[in-house]
This record gives sequence, structure tokens and C-alpha cells, in this order.
Amino acid sequence: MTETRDYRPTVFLPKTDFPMKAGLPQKEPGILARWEEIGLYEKLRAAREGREKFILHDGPPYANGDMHIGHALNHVLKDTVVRTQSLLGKDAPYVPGWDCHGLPIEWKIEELYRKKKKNKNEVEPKEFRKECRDYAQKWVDVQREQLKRLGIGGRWDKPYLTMRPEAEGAIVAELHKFAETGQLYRGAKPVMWSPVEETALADAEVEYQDLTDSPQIDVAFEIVESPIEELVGAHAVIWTTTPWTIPVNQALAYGPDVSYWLVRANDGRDYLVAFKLVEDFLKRTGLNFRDSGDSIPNTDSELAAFVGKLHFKGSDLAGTVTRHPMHRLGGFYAKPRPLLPGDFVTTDSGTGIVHMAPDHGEDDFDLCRAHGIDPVFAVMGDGRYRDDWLWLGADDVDADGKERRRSVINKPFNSPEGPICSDLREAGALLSASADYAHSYPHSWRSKAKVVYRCTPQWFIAIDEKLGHIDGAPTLRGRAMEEIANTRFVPEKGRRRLSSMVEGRPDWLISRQRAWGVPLALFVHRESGELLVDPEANARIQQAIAAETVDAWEEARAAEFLGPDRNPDDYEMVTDILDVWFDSGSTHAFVLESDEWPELQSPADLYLEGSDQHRGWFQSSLLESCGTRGRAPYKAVLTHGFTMDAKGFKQSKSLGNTTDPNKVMEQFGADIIRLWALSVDFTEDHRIGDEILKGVGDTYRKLRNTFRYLLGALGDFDYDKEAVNFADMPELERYMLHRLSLLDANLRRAIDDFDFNEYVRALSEFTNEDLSAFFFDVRKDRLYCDDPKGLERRAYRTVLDILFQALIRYISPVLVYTAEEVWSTRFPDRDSIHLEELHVLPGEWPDEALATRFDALRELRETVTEAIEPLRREKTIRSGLEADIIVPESAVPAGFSDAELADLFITATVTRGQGDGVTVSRTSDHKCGRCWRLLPEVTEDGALCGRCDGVVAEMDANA
RNA sequence: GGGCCGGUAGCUCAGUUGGUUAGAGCGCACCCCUGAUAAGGGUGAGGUCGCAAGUUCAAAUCUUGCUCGGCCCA
Repeated sequence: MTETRDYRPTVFLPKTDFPMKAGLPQKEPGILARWEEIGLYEKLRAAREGREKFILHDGPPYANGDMHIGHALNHVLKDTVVRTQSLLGKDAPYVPGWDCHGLPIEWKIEELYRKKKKNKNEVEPKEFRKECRDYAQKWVDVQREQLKRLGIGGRWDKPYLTMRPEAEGAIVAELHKFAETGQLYRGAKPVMWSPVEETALADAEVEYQDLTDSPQIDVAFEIVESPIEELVGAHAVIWTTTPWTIPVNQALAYGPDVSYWLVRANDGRDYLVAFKLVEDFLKRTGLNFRDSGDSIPNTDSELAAFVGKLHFKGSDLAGTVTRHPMHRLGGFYAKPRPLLPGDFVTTDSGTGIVHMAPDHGEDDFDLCRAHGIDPVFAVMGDGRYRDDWLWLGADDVDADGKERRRSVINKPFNSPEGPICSDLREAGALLSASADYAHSYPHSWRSKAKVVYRCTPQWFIAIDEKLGHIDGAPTLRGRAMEEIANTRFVPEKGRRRLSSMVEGRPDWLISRQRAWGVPLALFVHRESGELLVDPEANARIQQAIAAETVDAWEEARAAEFLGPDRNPDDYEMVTDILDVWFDSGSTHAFVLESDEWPELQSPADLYLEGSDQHRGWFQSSLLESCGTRGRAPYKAVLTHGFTMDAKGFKQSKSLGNTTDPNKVMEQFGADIIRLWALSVDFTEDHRIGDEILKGVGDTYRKLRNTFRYLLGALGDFDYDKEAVNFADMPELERYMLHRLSLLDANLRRAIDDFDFNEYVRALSEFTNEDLSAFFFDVRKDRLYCDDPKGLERRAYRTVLDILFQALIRYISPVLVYTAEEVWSTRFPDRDSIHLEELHVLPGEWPDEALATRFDALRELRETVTEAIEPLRREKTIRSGLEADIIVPESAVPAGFSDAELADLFITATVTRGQGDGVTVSRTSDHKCGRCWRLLPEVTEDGALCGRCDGVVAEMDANA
């Protein structure tokens, strides 16, 4: 009789060439090449011309080394901000930049010299800087290619570099603004100084290492004068870990609120020591009480017995004067060493009396300056004492009787057997000396050598002077604080972090004694010591540097810069260079305000960097801009955390737990890294690792397959001929447009909040839950089997088209390559998805009443699938299509027919019953040979249902 | 050592001003489909909310201490 016909060719299956497997590592470079070929970035600029601008200003990464995961995260976030703003229709240009000057690069070049046994001092500064410049340029080029490969869109043909001569000239111009407005001063202040590199170091250039063999000594200073009679002739004891500072001791400090005790020791002397530290003191020195009856009081009553006896409050010590252990040498050492009150004195360690060397400590300097005691500048740049310094220890003499001048960080110099200690011991002043103290001590992060505090002439920007040139502004610090209050912070906690740093910071030390950087192009009058303030001279300097690079700043040209009315011999030319934070703090000036990038403007809408930049770029930019312009260079600041390894630990090369984004791109593709960066909570520290990347890959495949389905279902869709009006659509289609409207609002809010985690999550959940598991599944039958001319199938495809148009735009800032691949598959003749804007969705789509009914229906649907499950387990039925369902009448939302329910539940039939549970049984109907539904109208398995019969008949007729 | 920030299922994340049984997606296990097929659908098992005290009728949520991790600083 009737042989079973194979109806497969009559079913409208999705058809597309878009592959399920992505092959991103192979595919992405080709897509990137095409973008460059068509000039995508320029096309986008042209397309958005005249629109509202959104300026994200790029914080310059340092031009050294390959792109690492931190760069990748940072740039993906920046790119996503730019692309999402562009999706909203704004003109959002992106000009990337690099930080090129500074010690790390200089150090690299010096390292190369050392390998070649070449001495830096024998090389012309110009030649040396040229090598630094070439080195920086090399890494700029490397990083640029890596960032492009990541899919970061921007002005790659003209990035800003801090070493471009135009930038160097502009940075000098910014410095001159500070000079011309009186905010710049030269001060002698102890700064972190590396004797090895012979330069002052910024905080960021210093690292702390734990030492266990540092020297510690107790030194007695004889009291020669005091309002307290018992103290005269006694000894004040200081404790220090830096014996080398004793030669420049100038005073002692006590804590006004600290309690002191005069210890009558068994060596016959009386020692003044903080009460709380007596025990430690005796232990270190091996001394004991002179009278066996004395002991350290343990109880309050024992202590009370001492009060008024040999027990003093710190403030009582005012007016007490000691003399230096080496006072017999006369001169500097013969001067009195007064006891001064210092709030910084604690009783955590030592003796509660602190020796003051204003040359070598911040507290020391400040306290001494307040009492008219000046530093003596005895230690030179290489860490050695001046040749003419009177005393450094008698045995610091070589075999020929010639004095050896050792660096102060030299270990033997500071050792208990060293020259300082030996002489102190001989003078009877050394009460203890050992080399076993454990603490952390600052080292240069480049040379790993110890650094010291050293007083040197340095240039500072004053933080607490009134800003006379800016109307209504208080001090620089004050204005910066006001501007922090006016700035948006994402996340909000960044505000507190930045303000507490600005609140507590000292004046800005901007000078460095190095070669690779922008000069502090200033003249100082030799006689008056005054800074030359001459806008015309300054302009000549700026122009020369902008034209010829920093090489223009050389002695030979002093006359040219000073002009005909001044004698170059009268002026000292400053040869220091600027802190690189001043360079990058000025980017808003030489990038955002520059004519070279007319697409930019200032202030920027957003600065976006890692949370470490609260100390760095956010702050230097804020101070630079407030000092010169009286306002912040940004309207908003977004910070991200750091990327840890899979277990939440810091990534480091030495631990071998780093994830290299370049390798991830090779292995999985740039889109995977991008999706990862946007999936984690970047406002906090977050992790990366194999398992996490695998999960990201799963999310990616689901999104990709959703697009593959849409492409397949819409392969032959012709909007003009097929589209159905909203009003004519079935309710499910209208409900999906409601859901899309919600998603759209959600995503737009996420864009405004820079909440990309939410953005990706919302998008991913929508495709999983609303589309794949619900809408696509329910409408599968209609797509495959309905009459193509029928309203229902056309309505479905119309919504699929709407979904496609929306989703491809939503995903385009995230999966930049895949979005393009999808777009070009559907529209091979169009330029790029990345030129598109979000559509404004029709206001008629949201329908709360409809949504309430469908939301309830989906809940019922869950109950139904749950009820079907046991029958499938026992193999009574295989799929829901074989199930007859009875649902409680009361559980069904209004307005659904039984047939609609069967469609929505993907079951054979649905009827309503009175009970409160769902009943499931196997249907007795037969299976349609084409659509596989089990329906009463199908006479036998394999025969056709009415719908399929009609469709097949028409196809046959047209064949 | 100090300041600030964080610790919720295997993973990525939600959890309003303290208020039923702490949620989602993914993964995993099991099942179905074999006409989205290296895809699709379903069901299920996973949590002492870092630990310990405290406040409260009630704590993932508030307080304190500790611990682990991070950033910045010394």
C-alpha cells in the first residue's frame, strides 16, 4: 500500500554556512586585516561626526615588555566602554598612548652597556637618550600589535607617546605654568636616595625587603644641662639601626607624653630611657640595676612608688641638652645636642629617645628645621661622606694611612666592629652593638641595593600654597579635594581612596637626577637663588624642545634661551629631569587639548585604570590639572581590580602562575579573553585560570550557536515580503518583544553603570532561558513545518529578525570578531557591524498585562515538565510530544486555549481538570510522518496531519 | 607594621533599609531527542554564606576579634 515517504526534504530546517566551531585563532587575524583595509576606525569617526561626544582618555601603559593580563583586562574594559557608548550613537574616539620616559627603560639600556663593558658616562647624553628612545619605540610597536590583535579599536596610526617632541615641549610648558604661578620651589628635603644609581627615587621605585641582620646600637649622650638637677651628668640613650647617621647627629627627640625613667645602672652611670623600654634596654646592653633592691615595677603600686623619684614625663625634659659622644673633636661635634619634643616618638622599640640627623630622616628634618637646625649635606650622591668630614672612625684608614671613604650602605662601615662603633665604644658611648635586627628596609627595585634618606636640593610642587592665579581656589590640595567631590567614581569606594591619599600626601617631589626624561627646563639666578620667571624665555625653551626633543636643553644654548638681555653666566641651568608621573599627569594637556587630535576634548568623560592608579595617574593628573587649570581633567573615574591566578593569589613570573593573554589568544582567541574580562567582577580583584576559561568558552559557544540558529532560520528571510506587523502577531511573539524590551532597558542601564558583568550575564541568560529553552524550542515546529506563507511562521521569523538585529548589536562590543563574522555571514555587502547603533525599540512592545500572563504560564510550564519526567524515567513516554496533560483549571492564566497550551508545553494535548495536580499519560494518537506531532487527526503513524498535508501538497504542486 | 578593600554552590555572579526553606547561569550526574547534531531539551545533586564571639524575636546582611587574599604605604 502506501510506502512511507521520507518527508525530510519538505521540512524547513535552518540552513547556514556559519560553522558551529569557531576557530577564532585562525579567523580573527583575517577579520582584523579587513578592518584595517576598509579603515573601520575612520569610518566610525565619520559616521558619528557631530554627535554627542564621549571621551575616554587612555592612561599610558609603560613602553616596556609584552602585553600582560593586566593590560589586556584594562584595554578590553576601555574598548568596551568606547564601543558601548558608540552603540548608543555617541562619538567615542579612542586615542591610545604610551609612557616612554623614566628609570626602567634607562636601566635597561644601562644593563646593555654593562654587558658590553661600556660606561654610561663615556657616552654622549644625546646618544644615550637615542637608545632609550629606540628601546621605548620598539615596545610601543610590540604592544600596539598585541592590543590590536585583542580587538581594541582606536587611533593606532597616531597614538600619543610622552616622548614625541611635541609632547616633551608641552610637558615643559606645563612645568612652566607651575613655575610662572609660584607653585614651584627648590627645597632641601630628605628623599629616598639610591647611592648605587645616584638618584632620588620615587616611592614606586622603592621596594621593601625583610632583613634579619641589620645593625642595632645603643648610644649614650651625656646630659650637660637640664632643668632637672638629677639629669645633669646622666646619659640619654638613643637606639638606631643606622650607625652611619651618628656622624651627622644634631639633636635628640623625646615624646612629650612618654614616661621616662632614670636607670641607675651597675656600670655606675645613670641612663635616661623610656619607662616601657627599660627591660629591653637592659637586655640588649647586659646592664643591671646598681642596687639589688631596684627592679622594674610590675604593678601599678610599684610604679606609683617611683613617680616623683627618678621618673619623668617627657615634657619635663624640655631644656635638657646633651653633647655628642665625639664632642672632644671640637667644631661640629662640640655643638650642643638639645632634646627636642617629637610627636613621632613611640615606645614600640628602641629607648624612647630618638637621635636626630636632619640630613637623613623626614621627621628629623622637620623637627630640626622647626628649631633652627639645618642639614649639613655631608653624604654625597654616591653614598660616601664628604672628604672633609671631620670624623668617620679612626680605623677608616688604609695601610698607607689614607682615609677610606666608604658608602654609608656598606656593611663593614656599619658593623659592630666598624669604624663608627669602634670609636663610640672607645669614647665610652656604645652601650650595645649587634647585627641581628629584623625589619624591612627599603631597596631600589631596579638595583636591589639599599637606599637611604638623603637631604639634597630637589624641586617640589607646593601642595598647600594658595592658588593665586585661579579665582576662588584655595590651595592645590584644597582644590583637588573639591574636584574629587565633583567627580563620579565607579565603584564609589574609589572616591574615599583617592581623597584619603590626596589629603595626606606631602609636596610633590618632581625632580630626578637622571638622563631619560623631560628636563626641568628652568634657570636659577646664581646670586639671588631665584627661579627665573620669564614667559618669553620659557616660550623659547618650549618651542625648541617641541621641535628638537629634549636634546635641545643643553648648556651651549643657555644664551639663546635667556635672550639678549641676560648674561648666561649669571644663571644656573637646572639639569634634573621630571618625575615621569608629571609626564603622564600632563597627558590631558598635550593630548586632550591638542590640535593634533581634534576629535578629543577636555575634560575627559572617563579615566579608567587599575586601582593602583589612585596613587599614580588619577592623582598626578588631578594635581597637574588642578594646579594649572583649577579643575580635574576627568568627569568620572572607573577603577578595576587586579587579576589573580585560579586560586586567588597574585600572579608572578617567579611563581610561574601567570596567564599570558597572548597565549590565550593563540589558543582560544581574543573574543574569549574579552568575554572573560567582561564576565568577572572587575571592580574587585578577580581570577583567571583553565577552569574559568573553559567556562567562558562554554558561554561563548552558547552565544555563538544562538546566532548560528538565527542565521539558519533567517537564511532566506525577506523582510519586505514576509514581515508581519506587531499588531498582527500571535501573543507569544508579542511577549518575546516585551522580553526584548526589558533586556534592552537592562543593557542600556548596564552601559550607563559600566556594569559589563551584568551586561554579559543578562545577555547570556536571555539567550539561554528566553530563547533557546523556551521561544526557539516552542516555535521549532512552526519554523520547520508551517506554511511559509502563513502568518504565524512569518510572525515568528519577523521576531527572529528583530532579535537578530538587536542581539548582534548587543554582542558586538563584547565578541568583536564573532559579531563581525555573524554580520558578514548575513550581510556580506555591508561594511561592518561596528558601525551600527542600537535601535530604539518601539514603545508599543512592552505589555505588562501580557507579560504577567506569560510569566505565570512559564511557571506552569515548569510544573508540567517536572510532572512528565517520571513517565520518561519509566520509559512510558520518550518525549513530551507523546504526553497528554491535564492541568488544574485554576493554574492556567486567562486567555490560553488548550491547543495553545499544547504548543507552549510541547506536548500532545492539554486539557483542564479540577484537581490541583498535573496529570500525565501517554497519548493514544498517532505520529505525523512529517512534523512528528501526535494528533487525533493523524490516522496512523507516518500519515500526515492536516497542516502538513496542505503544505506538502502545495510543495508537490510547485515541484 | 599601618590604611583601605574583599572572602556566598566545582566556576562566574545575584542577594534591597537585618525578615519564610540563601538564588541564577554555567559545569557536573542522569535521562530524552537525533530535523539547531562536536548542537537542542528535561530532571537532579551541590552551600556551616572564610572562622569565632556578640547585638537582636530574627544575621549572608549589624559589631568586635581572628584568618586568608589583594592594593597602597612604611
